[in-house]
Amino acid sequence: MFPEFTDTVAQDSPLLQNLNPEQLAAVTLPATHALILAGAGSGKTRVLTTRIAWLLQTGQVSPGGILAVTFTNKAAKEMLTRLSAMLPVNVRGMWIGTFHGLCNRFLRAHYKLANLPSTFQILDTQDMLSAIKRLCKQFNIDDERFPPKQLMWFIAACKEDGQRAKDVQVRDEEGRKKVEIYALYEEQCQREGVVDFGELMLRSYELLRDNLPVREHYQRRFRHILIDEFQDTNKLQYAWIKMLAGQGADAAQGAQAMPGGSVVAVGDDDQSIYAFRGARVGNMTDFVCEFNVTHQIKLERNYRSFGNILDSANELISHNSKRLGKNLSTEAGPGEPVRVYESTSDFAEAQWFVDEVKQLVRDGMERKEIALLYRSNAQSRVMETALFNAGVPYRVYGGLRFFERAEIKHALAYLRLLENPHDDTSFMRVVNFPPRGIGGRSIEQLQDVARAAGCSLHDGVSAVPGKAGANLGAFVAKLDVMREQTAGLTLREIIELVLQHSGLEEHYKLEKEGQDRLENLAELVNAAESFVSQEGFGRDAMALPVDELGARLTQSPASQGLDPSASLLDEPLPEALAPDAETGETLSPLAAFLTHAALESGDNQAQAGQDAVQLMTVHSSKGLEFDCVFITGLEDGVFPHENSLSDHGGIEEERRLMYVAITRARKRLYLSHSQTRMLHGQTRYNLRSRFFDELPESALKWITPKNQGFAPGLGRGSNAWGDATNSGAGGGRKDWASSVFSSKTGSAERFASPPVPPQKNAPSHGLKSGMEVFHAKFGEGKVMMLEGSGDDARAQINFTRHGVKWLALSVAKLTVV
DNA sequence: ACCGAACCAGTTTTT
DNA sequence: CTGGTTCGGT
Repeated sequence: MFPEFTDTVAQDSPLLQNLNPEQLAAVTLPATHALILAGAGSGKTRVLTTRIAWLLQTGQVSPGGILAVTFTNKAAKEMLTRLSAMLPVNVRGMWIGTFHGLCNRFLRAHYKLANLPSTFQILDTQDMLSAIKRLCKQFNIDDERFPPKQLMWFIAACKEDGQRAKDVQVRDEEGRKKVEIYALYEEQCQREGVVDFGELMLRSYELLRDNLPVREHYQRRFRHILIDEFQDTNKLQYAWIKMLAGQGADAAQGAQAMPGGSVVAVGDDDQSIYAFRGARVGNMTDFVCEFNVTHQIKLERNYRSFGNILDSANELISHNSKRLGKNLSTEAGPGEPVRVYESTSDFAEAQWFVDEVKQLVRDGMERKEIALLYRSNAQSRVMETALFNAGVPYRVYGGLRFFERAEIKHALAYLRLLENPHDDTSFMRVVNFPPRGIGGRSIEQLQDVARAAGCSLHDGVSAVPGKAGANLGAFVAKLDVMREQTAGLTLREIIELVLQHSGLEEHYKLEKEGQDRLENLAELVNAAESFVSQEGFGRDAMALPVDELGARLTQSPASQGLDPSASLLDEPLPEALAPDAETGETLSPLAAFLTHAALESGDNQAQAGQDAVQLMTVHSSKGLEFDCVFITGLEDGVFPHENSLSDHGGIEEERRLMYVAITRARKRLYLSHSQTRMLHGQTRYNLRSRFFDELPESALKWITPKNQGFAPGLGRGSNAWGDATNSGAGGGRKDWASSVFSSKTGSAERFASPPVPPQKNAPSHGLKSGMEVFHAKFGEGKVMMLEGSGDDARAQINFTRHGVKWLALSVAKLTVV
C-alpha cells in the first residue's frame, strides 16, 4: 500500500524515537482494545498521532481503516497537522474529527437512510433555543412553568442519554408535559429539515443500530478506533463507539457480530471536568469491563511542569476518592515554590496581579506565556479593568465566537434559506431583518396558515391574504430570486450577492454602530474564501473513497429483511460518500460552508497574534500550558464554587478542576485569594479555599503570611458574618453564607477547630465600644462589645437596620464614622 | 416599529 | 452591579 515504507522495520522507525517506554508501548500496542491513562502533560496527543502514523507506516491498516475522534475542532486539527508532518501521506479517507463532525459526515453520506433531506441544516444552541421558543408560543406553553432554556437542557440531556421522547421515563405531570414538548420539537425539526447537536449524534447512533448492512460496513471498515479525552464522553457517545466497534447490540445478544476494530481510549479521569454537561467518567471503567480490556497503560511522566507544581497537583488530587490512580512525576527538579498570595479585596488582588505581571515582563517573560485563570467568567472584569488601566495588553477567551455574532447569523440565515427554504428558524430570523414592514401580526398570520396546512413558513406565504401576504410574498420572492441568481456562482460571489440583495450591507451602513458589523460581514467573505482554498484539505478529510461499500451494495440483497425503501440497493451513492462517483455530484461549496459554520463556531477574538496576557476560565484552559499561571479567586464559594458544594460529587469535580488549573503551569505558579469580593453588587466575605489545606506545605511559599488577616482564631471555619447567619440576616434573599454553612459539606468540625494563639504582630483594629461604624452590607451601627485580639478580634455591633451581630474584624470591612 | 423602563437572573461549555 | 430580555407606551 505504501511501497516506500514496506521495508521499514517497525521498531527502527524514526517515528518511535524519543518515546519513553510507556509511550512506546502505547504507540505500538497490538490491535486490541486498550485504555491509556494519560496524565496532564504526558505527551498524550503525541502518542495518539504517532500510533496512527505507526499503524499506517507498518502497513497494518490503510487510511480508510482509521477512525480518530476528538471533542474539539482544535484537537482534531492538531492531530491532522501533526500527522501530516509525520507521514508523507495524505489524510484522504481517514476519519479524523470531532464526534459531531464525523456524525455529520456520516449523516450526509446516508441522509436518506437517516430520513433527512440532503440539505439538512445544523442548529446551534441559539438556533435550538429560538426553535423551542417558537414552538412554545405556537402551542401556548406556559413559559413560566416551562422556561424554554430548561426545555432545551432537558431535550439535550435526553439525547445525550440516547433517549427519544418515547423512551423517557415519566414520573409526574410536569415530566409528561416536558416529554410531550420534546416530541413536538422533534416533529418540528423533522419537518423543517434541521438537526441540533445532540441529534447529529443520536441519529447516527440509531442508524448504525437499526441498519445492519450499514453497521457491518463500518464495523468492518474501521480497524482502529482511537478516542481522545475519553473521560469526557457521554453515554450516547460511548454507545456510538460500542456500536462501531461491534461491541454493541450484536455482541450483547451473542449474535454473530462482525468483529469490530480495536478501540484505544485515551483519557485522564483526574481531568474530568464536564460531568455537568453529561460526561461520564464511568465510561472508562465500563470500557475496561465491557471490552475486556487487557492492555492498560499509564503515562505518568510529565514533561511540562517542575516538581513543586506537580507535587501540589498530586497531593491535591489524592484527596479524591474515586480515582483510577495515577501520580505525575518529572525529572526536571523541584523548580520554584508555588507562591500564595492573600489580598484584602478583589481590587487589591487585581492590582497585585498587574504589578506581578509587569515585574515578570520586565524580567523577560513573554506576556502570552502568562495566564490568568479563574473559576467563573464574572471574575475577569476586575482583572480586565486593572490590566486596562495599567496599559497591559491582554486577551480574554470565551464570549461570542465569530459565527455566533448576530450579523453573521443573519447572513448565514439567508444562505441557509437558499439551501433549504423550509428552515423556519432561519426564516424567522430574517423575515423582517432588515426591517421590511413585516410585524408580529403578519408573522402570526403566517404561522397560523402554515400550521393549518402543515407546511413550512416559506410555503405558507402564498396563503396569507392582504397586505401582510404581499409583504411576505415579496420577501419570499426575493429569496427565490437570490437563489436563481446565485446558481453557478462561486461561494464568494454567492455571499457577496446575498449581503447586498438581502439589504444587510445597506442596513449596517446606515446604522451608527454598524461599522464593526460591516467589518465582520467582510470577514465572513474572507472566511468563505479561505474555506474554499483550504477545501482541498477539508475535502480530503471529508470525503470517503468509493470503497468496499460500493461493492457490497451491489451484492447486498434486499432479502435482509429491510424495508425496500431503505434498502441500500435503491440508495444512490450519496455524494459525500462518493465524491468522485459517476454522478459527479459533490456537496455544494455553500452547503459545505454552512456546515463548517455550524460545527466550528470560529475563534472569538481578533487580537490573537499580539503578545498579550491570557485570561480565561479554568475550563477553557484545559489542554493549554503556560510558563506562568495565576489561579485567582481561590475562596470557598468561588473556587470551589458554592453550587458544587451541595451536589453529590461536586466537590470532587471542583478538585479536578483545580488539578487541571495547577497542571497548566510549566515554571511558575501563583495562587491567590481575597478576603472580600464584589459579586452581584454586594461585597462577600469569603474563606480561603479549602484546597489550600490539600496542598503540600513544602511546595508552597506564602507571600503574605499564612493565616494573617484570615480570622485565624476561629480556624478556617470562622464565619465571616459573625453570627449573622443565626440572626437571620439577608431577609428573603438567598443568603450565600447560610447556604454554605448549613449544607452538609460546611462541616461542623471546621467550626469547632481550636483557636490558635494570637499573632504577634497583629494589627490593631482601633475600635472601642460605643464607636459608630459603617459596614458595606449592614450599614451603620454602634460597637457594643469587643472580644479577642489581633486577627482573632471580634466585635459585637448593633446595626441600625440589621440588629446585633458579631463580626470578625480581620475580615469584615468596617469604617469608623 | 422603535425606544426606554422595568425586570430578572447570575458556574463551568463544545459541538 | 450588570447585561440581556421583555413589556408597554408612543
